[in-house]
Amino acid sequence: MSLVYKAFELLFERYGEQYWWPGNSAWEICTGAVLTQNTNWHNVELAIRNLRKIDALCPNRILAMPDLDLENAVRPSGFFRVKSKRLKNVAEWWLIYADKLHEQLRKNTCNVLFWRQSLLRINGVGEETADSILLYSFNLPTFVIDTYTRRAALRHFSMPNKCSYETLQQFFMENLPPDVRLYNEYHALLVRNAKENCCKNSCLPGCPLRELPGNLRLSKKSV
DNA sequence: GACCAGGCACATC
DNA sequence: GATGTGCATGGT
Repeated sequence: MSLVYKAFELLFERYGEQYWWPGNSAWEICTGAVLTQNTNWHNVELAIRNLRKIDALCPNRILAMPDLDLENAVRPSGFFRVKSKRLKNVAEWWLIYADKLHEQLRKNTCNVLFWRQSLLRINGVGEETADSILLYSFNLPTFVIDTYTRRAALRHFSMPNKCSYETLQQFFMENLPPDVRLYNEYHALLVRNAKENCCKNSCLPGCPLRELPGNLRLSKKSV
């Protein structure tokens, strides 16, 4: 069993299932993926609540809305001018491609890399956002690398400091079976653990990943 | 008042 | 290619 999978087991044992990503529809999850950029989830929830209030949790409504109204709705999530534009860009993409993607999902003929590239062409969608949409909105097997995943990889799997997104993603995917449920849960667990048992520079004594073999150096250093 | 939070695009060197 | 900067709110 890989160290990476062992870490998952430790986290799952401690925290159990995380039920990510919160959202009542694929589009709502996608909305959250854009709004959460460099923002904590609480503020995203405030913005999504605003969108729900005005019945704007669908791409058609987003595109039909005046910019100012959309900006006001997403304001609590910060960067509201940028994010309202990005949301419209993603809504346009959604109206063009989401049906085709869903059809391929039904036929089991989806090429994850093709759709990843397609999302990355949207202005406002980078690698993390694209992967979050693919994994959490469409249940496609791609591993999400965010600040917390990166920190955990450096801290517990001895990945080099200046690792590219691609390198980190490959590392996780090469050391795990290609399982959507696992990718989904693992990312959620890393975030949960980071919030509860880690700080920016080290993990705290309660971090379950301290039990990983080969973590003696880390334990000594940060106790 | 400073710092942080589930990034990204663009300018500059 | 690497680095810096703007975008902005709400909670601690």
